[in-house]
Amino acid sequence: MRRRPTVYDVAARAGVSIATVSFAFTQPGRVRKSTLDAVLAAADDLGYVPSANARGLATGRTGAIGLYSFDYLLDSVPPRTADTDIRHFPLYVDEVQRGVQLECRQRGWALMLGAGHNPGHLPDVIDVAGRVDGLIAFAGSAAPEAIIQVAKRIPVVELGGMVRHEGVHTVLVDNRTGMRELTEHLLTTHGCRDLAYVGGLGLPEFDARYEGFGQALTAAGLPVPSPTPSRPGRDHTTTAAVEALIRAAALPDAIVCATDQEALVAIDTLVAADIPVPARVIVTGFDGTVAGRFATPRLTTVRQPMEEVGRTAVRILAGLLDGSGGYPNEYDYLPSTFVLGASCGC
Amino acid sequence: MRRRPTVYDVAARAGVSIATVSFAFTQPGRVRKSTLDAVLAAADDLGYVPSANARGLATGRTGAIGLYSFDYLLDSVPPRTADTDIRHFPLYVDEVQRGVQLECRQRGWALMLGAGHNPGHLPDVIDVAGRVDGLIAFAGSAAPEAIIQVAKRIPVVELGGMVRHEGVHTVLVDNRTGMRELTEHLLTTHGCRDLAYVGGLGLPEFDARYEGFGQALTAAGLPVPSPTPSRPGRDHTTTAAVEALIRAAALPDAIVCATDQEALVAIDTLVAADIPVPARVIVTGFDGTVAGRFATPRLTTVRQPMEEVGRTAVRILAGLLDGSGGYPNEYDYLPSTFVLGASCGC
DNA sequence: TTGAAAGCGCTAACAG
DNA sequence: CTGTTAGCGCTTTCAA
Repeated sequence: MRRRPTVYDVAARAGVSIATVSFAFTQPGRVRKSTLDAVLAAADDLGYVPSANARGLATGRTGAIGLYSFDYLLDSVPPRTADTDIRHFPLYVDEVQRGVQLECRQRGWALMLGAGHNPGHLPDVIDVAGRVDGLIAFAGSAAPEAIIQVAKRIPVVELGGMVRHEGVHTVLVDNRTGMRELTEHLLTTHGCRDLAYVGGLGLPEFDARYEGFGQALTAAGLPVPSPTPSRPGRDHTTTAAVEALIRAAALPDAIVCATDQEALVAIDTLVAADIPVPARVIVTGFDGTVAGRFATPRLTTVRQPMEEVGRTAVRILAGLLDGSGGYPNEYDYLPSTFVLGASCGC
Repeated sequence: MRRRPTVYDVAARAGVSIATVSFAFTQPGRVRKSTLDAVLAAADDLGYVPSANARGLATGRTGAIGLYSFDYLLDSVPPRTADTDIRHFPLYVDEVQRGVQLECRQRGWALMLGAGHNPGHLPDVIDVAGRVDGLIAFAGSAAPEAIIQVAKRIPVVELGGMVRHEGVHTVLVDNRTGMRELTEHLLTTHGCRDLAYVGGLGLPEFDARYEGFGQALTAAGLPVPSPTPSRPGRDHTTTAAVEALIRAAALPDAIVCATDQEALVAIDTLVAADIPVPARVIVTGFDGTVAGRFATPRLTTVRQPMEEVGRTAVRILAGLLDGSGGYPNEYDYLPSTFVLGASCGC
């Protein structure tokens, strides 16, 4: 691996100027056929690979967009032995990423992936932001200040975010309605009266889920329990939350979880304590991940259009970058769907 | 989104030179505390985001590595309606990519994803190669010449490749042994005598599978049928292959497929023709994907250590880039494992 | 401890 | 159709 050849080397070898070499690659039609061939041959001989850095510097464009997400996976890497463990499945983040990937491929864009190596540590997002034309970030993966700073330079789409700032677009999913419908189902069809909520607050999407839960209860004239804190991907927090409920005076009729991930852990925890689901306690999730669809019992949940979320984000960026002004709105709002499974007893 | 601030802007605002700004970010210890604070404050005010391009140009390093793969997914995106369709699962490529991602995150590297938008079209690989310090490429995703060209400039790891060239390292999985064991199982335990092989040749890993298949048959004194061509991800080719077998004089005892993806399609096709699997015809796969584990019947297959393949590739690159010479060998060879399922009748 | 200045490799006017 | 040339934003000696 000797020093990389540059335009200068290619130019020298082909007996032309560097401008011609550049033209040969960027506007082949502008160069005489024979010259073009000579340049391409020289490039080939030398193993010339144009430096995207240099090109990016000169043009002010990189041709790539970035996706910044968090490290949910790290804690939930499935045990090697449990071959059929449900947690082998793609999670929320993975499915959104897939949508982003597919849409990028269709557009011939490269995708730069970054993740909170040091969660909340500013330089990380900034770092990937420095290499792309536009950035997609999961809410909560980066500090809001960082997002705002980045947005001063390139268009940013936040997924499920709370940052309202010039240059920051948002893709939202209507979590509230879905969760309210799910809760109403438990109330109406299953006659539940004593519901528990397991999950965290703080992110707008999580807050909306809890709100939907609360709205249904309030409408039914029931008190709204405060949530038992838990975090998806941090399985021990969920286990602890459920164990706390088990130890409490009375087991609730139903445990409404903020995510499918947490619901699956909740079910495991209950079953491990010899409490049958849904016979004794109903458990529900949120997201509609593949894992939930194949779980036993099949999860009653609310499905987010994950792939579509990812695709939408890329489309927004595309509109912004093309300058076609395709996305005048500050945010897109996608619907979610209540999905009946078996974990509610249906 | 006004013009992005640069070192010059920050320097001007902080009343220092651009060199000092640069030092403040790269070697904070070298700058007087008061100066440092002034620079950082100025950067913050301005919303300064360093240009990775410029930095890369100056240092000759990008801090990112690339992964180049193909578009297997595009043709096999599952229908929206079939919520529990097995093909929602991550495929071989996805699982390898996951390993790459995890290892990159642990090392704090950004990952640049590219895929054959125009399969085999040179500029694509070259393009992502131009933006990274090292490249991982799936065999078959890019033309060998392109791989070799890239390898003149940056270290390249090919996954399952056939390119033997300076600078191109390879991660291989022993496909032959696994497939031979699987075939022997069909011969010995199930007494199969008339086996068909569905799958393509041309890539070394595919060739090795067919070889293993052939070795087992030859050892048993049986003739080796030529493969019925099919390509994973191109479902119609697989369907056509199986339909051809159905129309043939005698249905084979077993259909050995080159991949899980193809095995799943084969099973669908057979079942659609009222031919029960494995009762009438045995079907086996290769890869050990999640989809195969959850299929009905559960696939008998050979498991490749997919995540490990991805991780290994990153580690090789790491060794090469650190110059720690951690990987003197030209390739790594990982084992595969025969996995008993139910699709063989066991 | 800080500044001046020379590139890094490429693009894109502007001439010719 | 092709060459000259001036940057793009940052790093990094070398001096001061």
